[in-house]
Amino acid sequence: MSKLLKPTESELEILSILWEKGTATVREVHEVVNKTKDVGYTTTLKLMQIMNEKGLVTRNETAKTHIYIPSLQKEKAQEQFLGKMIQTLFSGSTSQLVLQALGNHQPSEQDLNEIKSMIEKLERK
Amino acid sequence: MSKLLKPTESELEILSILWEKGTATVREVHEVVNKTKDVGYTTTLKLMQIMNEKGLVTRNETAKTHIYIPSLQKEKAQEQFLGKMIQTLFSGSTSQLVLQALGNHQPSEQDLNEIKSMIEKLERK
DNA sequence: TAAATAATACGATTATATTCGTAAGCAATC
DNA sequence: GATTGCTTACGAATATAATCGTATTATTTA
Repeated sequence: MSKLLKPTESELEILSILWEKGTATVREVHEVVNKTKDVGYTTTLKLMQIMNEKGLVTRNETAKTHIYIPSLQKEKAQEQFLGKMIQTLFSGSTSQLVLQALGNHQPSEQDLNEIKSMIEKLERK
Repeated sequence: MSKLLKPTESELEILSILWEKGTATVREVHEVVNKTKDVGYTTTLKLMQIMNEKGLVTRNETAKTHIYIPSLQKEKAQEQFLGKMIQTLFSGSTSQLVLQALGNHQPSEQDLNEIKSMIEKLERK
């Protein structure tokens, strides 16, 4: 069985870029990272190499410039962190988290409709 | 202006115990921590001392056995981590987070009702 | 009141994460 | 084919977090 992969903060940032782009080179990732953090190219490179060793990403090495592919699914990571967060910050209560999220980050009308239909779906079970 | 206090993982665990209990001694916190983690008493002590220095907790030192009080509000921490999570894991979309949470962690009938009335309240705005 | 028990303080060690410098390879171009 | 630029590899330094051992002080109790 494969061990639980828990990305660090920096790794998560890189993953989110890869999820967004699908695949990317180190340079492409670095360009995005560098917009918010002032950090050297080799730092991003090293991180992505480590992520490769850990199995968080894979890469296509046929060309000189490697192409990175996220291997941890976004949904898996969401589930993992969400679960942890509900546990430690919301006393295990999903509804508390939802209420807090809705209260602090006002969603659009359309978002609310989506959520409503989700609730209806759950109620039908 | 006071710096942003970002508790580490261990600190968050201790905070959640303090939030639950209101106030507690190192021994009391340690007893709970020790149920899930096999760690020495002085480790918990040291962590709580550091948290005191950082301002995450305060303590009443009048008696020999200090009494710790959380000073970071639970709601502040929730807000902080929730915001970060929505950003990096849900592409900034609150509704996605809510949908995911509802999907994976089936809430009770009563929870759903609370959420529904929250939505209604938001819609009235 | 002496011994045992329990608490704090604090330095030091270990573990983990992040950062960067430098070397070496490859490819385009001058 | 030498120079330049971009790439990877990799060791090492730095930063941060977590753990524990030991000394000291206070409190309880035998």
